[in-house]
Amino acid sequence: MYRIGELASQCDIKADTLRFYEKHGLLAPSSRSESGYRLYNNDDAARLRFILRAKAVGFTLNEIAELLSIELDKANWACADVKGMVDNKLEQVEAKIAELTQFANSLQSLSNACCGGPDSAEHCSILEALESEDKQLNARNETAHKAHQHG
Amino acid sequence: MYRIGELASQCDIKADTLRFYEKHGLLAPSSRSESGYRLYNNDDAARLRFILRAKAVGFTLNEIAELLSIELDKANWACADVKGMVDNKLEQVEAKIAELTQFANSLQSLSNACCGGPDSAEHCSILEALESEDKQLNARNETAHKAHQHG
DNA sequence: CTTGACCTTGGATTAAACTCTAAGGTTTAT
DNA sequence: ATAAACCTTAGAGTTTAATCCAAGGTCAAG
Repeated sequence: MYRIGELASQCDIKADTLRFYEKHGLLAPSSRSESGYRLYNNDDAARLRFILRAKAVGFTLNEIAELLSIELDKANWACADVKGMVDNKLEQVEAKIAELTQFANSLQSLSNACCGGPDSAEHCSILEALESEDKQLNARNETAHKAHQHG
Repeated sequence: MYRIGELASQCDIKADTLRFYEKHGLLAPSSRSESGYRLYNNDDAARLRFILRAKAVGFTLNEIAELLSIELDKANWACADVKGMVDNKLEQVEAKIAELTQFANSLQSLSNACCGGPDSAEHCSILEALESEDKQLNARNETAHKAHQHG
């Protein structure tokens, strides 16, 4: 039996987080001490580790709640259901990666176009690109030849 | 001179968004009609487009506010300052991409290990991996050979 | 002169996952 | 017996970027 602070430090999270998970139905201690302190047993700890592992692969707490409800009633769910959740999440993550990669490419183009010197930013290529339509912020990723003119 | 709805639809955003930007100091209309309607001129519109372009490359509104304050006072900033912001953002974006790539790899491993069939999830590899330490959720990305055993 | 589309304001709500505060009770060691 | 470390609760705050609401004013057309 662990008190909240013990379990928390064991798992490198805060006691607050554990209370938060409880409030949101993810994990309740299986008992309380006479004075009302939360007491977690090994099953509780295992459930917490399940939660943390699911978080580590990118599931949100809501999704983890769903996974936990499957965990507790495995017989009534199919592999297809579980795999569906994983594949779904994978798609979301890949979409986000694609978006961020776009950002990264545009930022790289901006950076490449700018001299980065101590001169006044009055003719800075980055600001100019943000000012006007035509200067494309596109993903050309010409990492090699940095401009050495002004900005 | 555009009223709020006009400028909004021109730029494919909502009037609410424009009021939000105003409240947060990003863009105020240069005048008001007698009856109090917001009136935006071409400079205002250009500023809005600056904001939207900066957003499109991944800057947050707070960061955009900073960029705008540089815009208005270019002479007192150096290219290095502007480029610094871009490079900084680029680092953040790349860090996020790295994290999400980790997620994607782990999710792919989980998915590969699961048969995805209509059978009961009682022995689902995905759930088992989340249950126990040793089943690694690591990024081995063996996309080719999907398991055909149970889950 | 009324209908409909548009505008005004301030404030509430959303999602996500905590994090912190205040005011107080419990345990443990000295 | 008292201080330090820990625990309890309810509730507010954080971040980001809107989005929605209510109650009401304005404007053009018919």
